[in-house]
Amino acid sequence: MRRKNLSGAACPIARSLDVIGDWWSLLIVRDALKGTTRFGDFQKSLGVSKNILTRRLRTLVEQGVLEQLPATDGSAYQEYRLTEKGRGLFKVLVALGQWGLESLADTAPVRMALVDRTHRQPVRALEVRAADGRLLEPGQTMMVRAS
Amino acid sequence: MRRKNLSGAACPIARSLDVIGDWWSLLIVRDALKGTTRFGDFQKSLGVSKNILTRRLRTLVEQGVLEQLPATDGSAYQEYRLTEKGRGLFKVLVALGQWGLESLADTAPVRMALVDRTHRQPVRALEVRAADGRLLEPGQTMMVRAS
DNA sequence: CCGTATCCATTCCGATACTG
DNA sequence: CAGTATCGGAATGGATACGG
Repeated sequence: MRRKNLSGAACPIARSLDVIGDWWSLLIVRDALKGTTRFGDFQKSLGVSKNILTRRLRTLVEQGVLEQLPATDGSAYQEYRLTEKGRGLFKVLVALGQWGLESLADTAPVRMALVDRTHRQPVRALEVRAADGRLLEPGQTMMVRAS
Repeated sequence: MRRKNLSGAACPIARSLDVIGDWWSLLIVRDALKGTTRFGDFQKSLGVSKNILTRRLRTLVEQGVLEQLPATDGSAYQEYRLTEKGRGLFKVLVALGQWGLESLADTAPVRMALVDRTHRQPVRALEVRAADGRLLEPGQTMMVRAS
């Protein structure tokens, strides 16, 4: 049987994972946020084979995360740009990056961190806050039916 | 050939995805944050088959996201509890949940949202801020070598 | 340079049956 | 209830060759 289709799941986390829970998708979005738009640039950056990249790009376009536009440089090719929906994944990637930086043993020779472009200072750690501004720990939250 | 092992990648996002980029892992962590600790409860909640659940739990334990403890209820079985490292994924899940709620068409009959437990008010949208407090858009950030 | 098509290996998942 | 063992099918990824 196929992997469960959870696009209709009540939990928004499950729905999100149904769209970008695949391994490559978020890395493509990461590069797109960095400004990458061209097929070959994605390929070089990710080191993924071309057919896989084609497939991933197509599904991301179908899901409305990316949009395909004629290249602005006059070439006959396409550009892949994030939609507003796709740019919404920025926070997800920041969260993933901060977790990786703080919680994962660094076997990497080089570590990268996200900084503010103008001052080159690290971005603040994300915070989960209540409507009244209190910092929330996991145990202080719960999922309920919305609307 | 195997999927690339990116545990040594420079980018912390890639390293994170190498650990929890799989589809089930974050759903297990989601339930664990909700307080689920028992094998059978995970299984009922996720609707995943038992052998898969066994495998996922084991790798999450190996990676230090969960820890296995003797059950406190006197039964002969195990409990699975989040480590500090695992609890760090809370923000990732909040980000995913907020994205799903705001950006994904809701075909679900029931929508769930994360609320503050005491006031039952929705949690604030996450914000990416610079060290000086400015709100940052994706284009105002960049990845650089950390230390 | 930008993709697509084909083929193959691997991984992953689900169903089922089984043990303690 | 809490797992393990085995099997088959599906999805995924990589290599390569090919066409626009």
